[in-house]
Amino acid sequence: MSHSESIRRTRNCGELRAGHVGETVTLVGWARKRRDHGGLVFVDLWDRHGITQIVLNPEIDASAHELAHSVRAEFVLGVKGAVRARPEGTANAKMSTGDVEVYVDKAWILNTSKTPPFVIEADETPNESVRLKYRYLDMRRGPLLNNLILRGKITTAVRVYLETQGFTEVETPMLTRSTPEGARDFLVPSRLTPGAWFALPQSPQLFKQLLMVAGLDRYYQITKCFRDEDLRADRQPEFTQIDMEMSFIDEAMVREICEGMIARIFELAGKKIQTPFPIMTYADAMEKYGSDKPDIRFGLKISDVSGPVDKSEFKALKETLDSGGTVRAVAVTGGAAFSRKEIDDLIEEAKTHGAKGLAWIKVTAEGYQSSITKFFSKEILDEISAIAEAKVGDLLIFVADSKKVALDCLGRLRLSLARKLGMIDDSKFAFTWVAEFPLLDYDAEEKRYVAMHHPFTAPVAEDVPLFDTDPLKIRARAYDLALNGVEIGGGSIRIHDRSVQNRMFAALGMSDEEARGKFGFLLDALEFGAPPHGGIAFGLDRLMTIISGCESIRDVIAFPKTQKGFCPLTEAPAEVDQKQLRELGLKKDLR
RNA sequence: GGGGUCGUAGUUCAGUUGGUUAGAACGCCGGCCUGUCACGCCGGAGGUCGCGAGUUCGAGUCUCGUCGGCCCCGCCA
Repeated sequence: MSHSESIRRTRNCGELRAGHVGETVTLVGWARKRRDHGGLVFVDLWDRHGITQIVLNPEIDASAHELAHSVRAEFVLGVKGAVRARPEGTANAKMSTGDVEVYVDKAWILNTSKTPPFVIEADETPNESVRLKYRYLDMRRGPLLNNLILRGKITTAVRVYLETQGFTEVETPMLTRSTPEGARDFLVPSRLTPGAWFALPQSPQLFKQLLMVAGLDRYYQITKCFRDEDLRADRQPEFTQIDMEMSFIDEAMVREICEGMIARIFELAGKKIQTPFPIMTYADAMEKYGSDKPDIRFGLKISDVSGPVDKSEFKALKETLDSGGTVRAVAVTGGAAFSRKEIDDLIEEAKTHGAKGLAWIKVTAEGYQSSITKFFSKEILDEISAIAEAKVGDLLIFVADSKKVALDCLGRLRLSLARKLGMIDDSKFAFTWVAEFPLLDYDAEEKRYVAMHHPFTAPVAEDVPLFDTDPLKIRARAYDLALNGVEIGGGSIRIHDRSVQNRMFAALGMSDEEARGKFGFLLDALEFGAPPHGGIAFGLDRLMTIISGCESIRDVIAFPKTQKGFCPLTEAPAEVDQKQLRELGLKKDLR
């Protein structure tokens, strides 16, 4: 039969079971493994649903058997035949279709294939640049395709959930204005306005607020965002957000809606999670975990031991305290067993995180052991142990520095120690809301305040007077959702009051004129009856990475880029014709 | 911009102190094979050791530079 004839499959390659025995089926798929016995030929036929063994027997159909000899890896086949139970003792328990096989009486080669650059069904994972160049073959290996299929199911479920919650999906422009704050923009030159540029959106932030002013009430969008910054294992230059904005809501309502959505997402992935999620303040997160996205799957919490240390004779640490610093400690579970080298490595690691050094004391059944115990009385050591909740067998580690450095350093050490000590349960999904972020941060380089979230984030009402006295103390009505130490979402209640907005711009050192020049359209809108509103955005790629148990965000994105922002498949970015540049009024000037 | 690590056959990797003709497994090609499913057996092809300099009688191996993959810092919500 000619292969131009259309073949209609009656079953897929993953569904045949013992109950189908006797049925005549037509299957299509890719030839995986061929086991050619000269006479009998077995072929594993693959499609995204599974693998079914087909048997080509010369006694059944000579021409199909003949054709089987020319089949090679990844040929596209169509076969028709009877489902049969495998002979006694030849069933394959490792395959879901392993009880049956299809005895082929007609076979078609729908397409041939070159030998793939890597073996599709192999356990070995090829180098990532090879995988990216032949992304479609990498997908055909299976796991990646499954991640994408799950991702598709999840976005569909998110849409269904949000629609039932009264949300409407609205698309916002991809070609928009460059925003002054935040990440570096990707720019797109305008042909019709030579010399002017669009920017790709870092997020739909301003548009979704305008939709609230419009009275849409509840908006969402599953959309691409673009940030021209360096890549990481969890960062791509273009990524997808589940973006939401709601009118007439507060933090608790946002959390409730989001928790329902996240629970639905995890349910789809076959994982049960507990809601509501715990909430901690930013201040607590920083104090106890040294991070605004704490991993709470394990302990190793940070303690403030400045008090007892101040009563000791340890000059080096005391000097830090006298100059306004702090001493923070972590009791490393089982760390008393660390070798000298392991401790030295830990000290080196602390230094790479900005600490000047790392003091340590082993807590053993025989007492405290360290070269620095002589500076401390037993009472003080007991007091430190009590504060840090150290038990026998632990290693107490100390960082004396500014609060910022000490907490950051110990926060990073607790992560690497937990990994090293096997304290992280990979099957756990530990969510936590982090609330009450500071409204402002101080940019030492530019010598001015900058918005920690963005300039439209509302301050906590009772903190508003602090604009005049201590702006850094103002708490924002901002919240993040952290999962296993990864920030998967963040948002805030927005300012809808023009006078508060003015104080915010003033604090940022932005004149009315400047603000008007940059965000005039939003400020205008806020004056036409903007409802109280707020929102949040979730990083879909990061969420998918964790749900799928992947190491890298690239494993849940169909066509990702390398760390240099290059796509080995399309070889983008690439040069363009002179003509294209001329039309845009651009001239190349590389130095 | 900086630090780390890797780059050897189509793929995954090994390659000793710098020393003869650079190996293995899988894959590929040819042959044989009727119950395999990591099929088996016989035979074969396949290498710019990322690239460029340097040191050396001699470099896959040492040095420097450079390009690329990955991880991290800076950057980035």
